[in-house]
Amino acid sequence: MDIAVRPVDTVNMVEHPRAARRYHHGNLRVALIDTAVDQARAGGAEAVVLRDAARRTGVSHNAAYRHFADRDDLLAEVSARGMAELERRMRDRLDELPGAGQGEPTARLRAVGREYVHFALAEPGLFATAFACARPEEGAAGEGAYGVLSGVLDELVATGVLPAERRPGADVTCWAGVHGFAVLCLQGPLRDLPEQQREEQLDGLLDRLARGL
Amino acid sequence: MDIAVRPVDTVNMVEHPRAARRYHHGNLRVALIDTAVDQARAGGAEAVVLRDAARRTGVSHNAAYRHFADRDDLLAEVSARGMAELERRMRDRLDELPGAGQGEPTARLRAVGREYVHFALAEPGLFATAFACARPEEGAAGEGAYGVLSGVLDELVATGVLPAERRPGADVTCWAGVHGFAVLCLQGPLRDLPEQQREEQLDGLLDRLARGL
DNA sequence: TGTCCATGTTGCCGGCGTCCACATGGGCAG
DNA sequence: CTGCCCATGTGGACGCCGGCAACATGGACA
Repeated sequence: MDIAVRPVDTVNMVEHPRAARRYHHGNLRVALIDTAVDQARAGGAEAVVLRDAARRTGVSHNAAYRHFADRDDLLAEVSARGMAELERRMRDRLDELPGAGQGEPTARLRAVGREYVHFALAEPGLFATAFACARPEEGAAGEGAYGVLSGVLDELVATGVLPAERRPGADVTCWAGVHGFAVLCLQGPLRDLPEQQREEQLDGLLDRLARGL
Repeated sequence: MDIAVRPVDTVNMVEHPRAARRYHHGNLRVALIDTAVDQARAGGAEAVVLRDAARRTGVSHNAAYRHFADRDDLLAEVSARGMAELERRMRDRLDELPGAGQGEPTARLRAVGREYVHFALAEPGLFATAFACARPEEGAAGEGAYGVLSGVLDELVATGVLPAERRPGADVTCWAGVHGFAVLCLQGPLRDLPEQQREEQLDGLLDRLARGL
């Protein structure tokens, strides 16, 4: 129930005392997003179905329209959840490593890249939905999963591993590499690759990306 | 009408003399795929709608079921068309360049990569549909767009530009890089990048990919 | 205590994918 | 040339979906 991924919606959440059924749900918006996230996990964006989500949440269809303009609006929330979860896993992975600037600096870059792909493979539906949303979300610098990657590249510059003049564009290349690899594994020609070979290919990709920086 | 992209379906195409309406269409399968490709071009996979395709083709709904098991089956044909078109454009682009092994060898690699991205940006709906299909199509070596890329990398080995021991995995890295870049431009954080900056980023990506090989 | 409006409900519409029974007529056997 | 057959196309029906509109409920606040 208490999912780790959860943006601002939790604010103003009214925890009602009576757990029994009541006319006013009290927290329907968040509950619907939770259900929709489950749908997306199970079958990607196209599995997010308003009527079914309402049914599962124990509420009538149309109740959702008090909280979301339309299906795309709900989908956008699911997308945000997916993005947030991706970012969280990348940050968590980095936190497990020795602090920034010590140990092998490129190890942190490899770690975020690997975690990115692993998340996509572990949660294919949520990953796809995170990017399937057409809403132009705010891609502020330093924010989101993109920001995590950028931060690690900045560390590489700070520690002298990456020449500063090579920094511009490096984020796009790394991001494109791991994202493309993930997509190819999910729905492209690398779909049926056994796990071991996939890891080997991923290692090769990370090698080449690092070498090309 | 006579679209360049067209797989084996054209075989056994019966060109009837009377252009007027007739009970039996004579070439419905291909006509439906043509219409579905238009739909995909305009709005991606989710815009491929059986009833609407039949309507546009001047035939009743349900007629399609004589030629396709279900919607996914039609979608798979559209996907094949998209893949074939992508491959065709990449091959055409290579043919415009000096022959294999002469001139700058890496120029051919850059050319296919650039053409890959340009196709995705020029035909976003078709590109997305090409990869959105869940059907495990035969990814035989040397076939399809993947094969074009592989061929160019083989040329690099043959001309001594790329050490043979570095060849394994190089195709996956390059493919992932350009595919990821295309996807990020279509629906990711690079969506609203103006064309000039996009080309600069693409140049940077190709630089780094080549350097990392 | 009484009212109001945010929230949830029922009912409806058109559209879609898909199944079914039926209609048509081109091609082949005789 | 004639008549039958089955591949192909038609019309209708069902259940599901997204999305309106009108109505019901009851918590919050005066």
